[in-house]
Amino acid sequence: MKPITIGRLSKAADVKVTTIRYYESIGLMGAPDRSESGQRLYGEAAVQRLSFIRHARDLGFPMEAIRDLIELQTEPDQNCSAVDSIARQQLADVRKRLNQLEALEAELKRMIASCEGGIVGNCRVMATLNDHGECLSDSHERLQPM
Amino acid sequence: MKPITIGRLSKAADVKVTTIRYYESIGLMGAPDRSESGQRLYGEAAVQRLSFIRHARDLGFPMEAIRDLIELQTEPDQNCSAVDSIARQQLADVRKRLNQLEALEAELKRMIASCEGGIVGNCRVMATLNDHGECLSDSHERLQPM
DNA sequence: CTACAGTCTACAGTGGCTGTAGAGGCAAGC
DNA sequence: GCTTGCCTCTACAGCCACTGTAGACTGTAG
Repeated sequence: MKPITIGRLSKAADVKVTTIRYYESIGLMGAPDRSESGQRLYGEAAVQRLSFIRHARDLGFPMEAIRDLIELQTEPDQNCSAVDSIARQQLADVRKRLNQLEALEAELKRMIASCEGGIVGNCRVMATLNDHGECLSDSHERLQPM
Repeated sequence: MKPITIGRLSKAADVKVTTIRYYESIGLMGAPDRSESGQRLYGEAAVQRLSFIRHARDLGFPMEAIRDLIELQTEPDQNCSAVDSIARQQLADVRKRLNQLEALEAELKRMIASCEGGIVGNCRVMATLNDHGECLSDSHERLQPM
């Protein structure tokens, strides 16, 4: 049961050292014990927690959701419907973004297909960008960052 | 041919006033003439340019690409293959993100489907987040912001 | 004249980290 | 013991593409 340094934790969970310290600073990871010289020393639980965070991030969960999930983890006797609902929300978000991206893809394809070479002044791609009507602003939301 | 204030330009191109000033600050929009009292006064060309930028942003083009496209617009006699290639690059990026999101969607669906209710301590969703193997880190890239 | 909307500048804040500087810590080889 | 070379520490700036805020000035409709 020997303690783990931040570098080892970083490798174990595949999260950068700086990111671990960042997570600590925003309270996502608790402050660990320190060695005499002030170095962070973690236990197995930290590896678990950090891996959990990383997996959730990989699945695109927003920080807030992850915070909630961690909160829920500390009360394992509760009904898991809250967990389910967070996951469903995330799925809904992903689907929404998928739809936006699909619309984008179609539009880009159309645009590119319409180009027949030639000079910039006559380029259909340029024309589309210039004259593009409201066909995308129907769904009036900008693509969200992930 | 009367000049347009920033507010009207904002409405005309559906871009926020602050964003217009931001675009000016990063050189995406040229500095316009000013009234005696210092207010920005735009012409029709600015509406065109700003709409162009907005449409390109809507299609997810990165700022750098938009900069290049604007550059190309100033030389309408050139071959438009450069334009085409920027658009194709963008399409490729969109497709890549689509693939990532689809993988995410599948994973989330699987995770949610495996949950049969009950308590957090036994929740399959939580378990998946905890034990999740390398099935997503195969594609070893974090989802990109847009 | 009085509201009130529009505009101005300058700067801080957002999220989720990443990068940098400069200093100190630790284990392995000589 | 001593050096080498990586690891860790703190604190702070920077990234992108904006958004928000504060406080002052301008323009216009009633």
